[in-house]
Amino acid sequence: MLNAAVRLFNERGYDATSMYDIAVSLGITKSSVYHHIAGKEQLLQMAMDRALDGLFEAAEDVRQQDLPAIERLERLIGRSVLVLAERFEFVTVLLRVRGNTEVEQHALTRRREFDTVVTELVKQAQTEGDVRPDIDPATAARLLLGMVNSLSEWYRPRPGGAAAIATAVSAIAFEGLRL
Amino acid sequence: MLNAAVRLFNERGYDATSMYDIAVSLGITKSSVYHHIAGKEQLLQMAMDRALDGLFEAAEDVRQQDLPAIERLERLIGRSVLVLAERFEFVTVLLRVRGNTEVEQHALTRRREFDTVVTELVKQAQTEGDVRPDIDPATAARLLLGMVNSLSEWYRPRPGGAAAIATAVSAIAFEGLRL
DNA sequence: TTGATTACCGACCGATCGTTCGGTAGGAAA
DNA sequence: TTTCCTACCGAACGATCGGTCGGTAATCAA
Repeated sequence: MLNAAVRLFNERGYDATSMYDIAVSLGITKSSVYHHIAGKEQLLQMAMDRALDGLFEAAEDVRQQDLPAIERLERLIGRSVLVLAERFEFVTVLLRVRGNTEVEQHALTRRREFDTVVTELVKQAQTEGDVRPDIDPATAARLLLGMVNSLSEWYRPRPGGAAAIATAVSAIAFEGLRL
Repeated sequence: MLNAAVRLFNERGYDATSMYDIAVSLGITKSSVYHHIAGKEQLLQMAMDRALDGLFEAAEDVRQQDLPAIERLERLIGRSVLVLAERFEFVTVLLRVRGNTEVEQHALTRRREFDTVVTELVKQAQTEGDVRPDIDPATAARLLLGMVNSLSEWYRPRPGGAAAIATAVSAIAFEGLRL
């Protein structure tokens, strides 16, 4: 049911998806939907949590590794690509919320926390002399995540596709496009 | 008036912005708004056109330059950053549409055309031996544009800020983050 | 056989939406 | 003065929305 709702959210947008649409896609009526969930916003909440939990899991795994900051950064970026691929529909929902309600604002706060983790890794890698010092760490982090998050707009799940894209992201972000 | 509407679209989302909201922000009534425009969707249309026209102008300018493909690619990416900064609110509106109506779908089609222009530049630069051959051109183009487009989610207009970010994008995308 | 639980439904509610319409005030043109 | 145009308004329209409520059919343990 969450899957059906999230699919519709991504097709038409959260606001443009009615409870009726969700009910029809499940072959039941609108009132039956309310037997299973408390309301529309709960579906949004569950979807966003699923995405955020995946990202913070990756951040925690990487944090525990005893490696230079740039290696941890590269791994976290790679893991983020994989999370985005595995939980594709959920992350897409997350990346679209505007903070209109409290639930959405809480999700935005958690997203910002994740951004901070990446920013700190860039900063540390800079201190360790592995990252070019002429770039603002916060800007670099946002551009990196921008690259990763853009997947939600064009990635279509294919077997093995995620790994290939993770490689491409790593190559461009850390070695550059130019030969 | 277009500016007021677009600002609200970006604050709350297009669907969540009512004609009443727009009217209040202009100090007039809802019915007065309809004296100036045909409907809500026209505002969306105008905003998206403003963004797309800027991008295609940049593409056309770059196309006419007699330079290696990689140089043209780098300039187009840089110009795109500047367009996004100059027409920030309009591009942000554009990047959020989901294709729910015909107007939105037409905008998505134009966006895809722009993607193709970038993809062709990457491909050509690869042929000319200036871009690493191990990356799919379409994927590279999407990642590049993903980086650029992510500005709509965190960039806040500041004097000279756009140029600094264009430099950062260029540095990361073409030379890589690693020293 | 009873009683409780689960899954579901149709009808309805209040609110909000985009849009329309008839009308008015004021300034410019004739 | 009359006529026209522009900008604006209040009231209302039909449609759609998220959500509620009373009730039903089926299942299963006691």
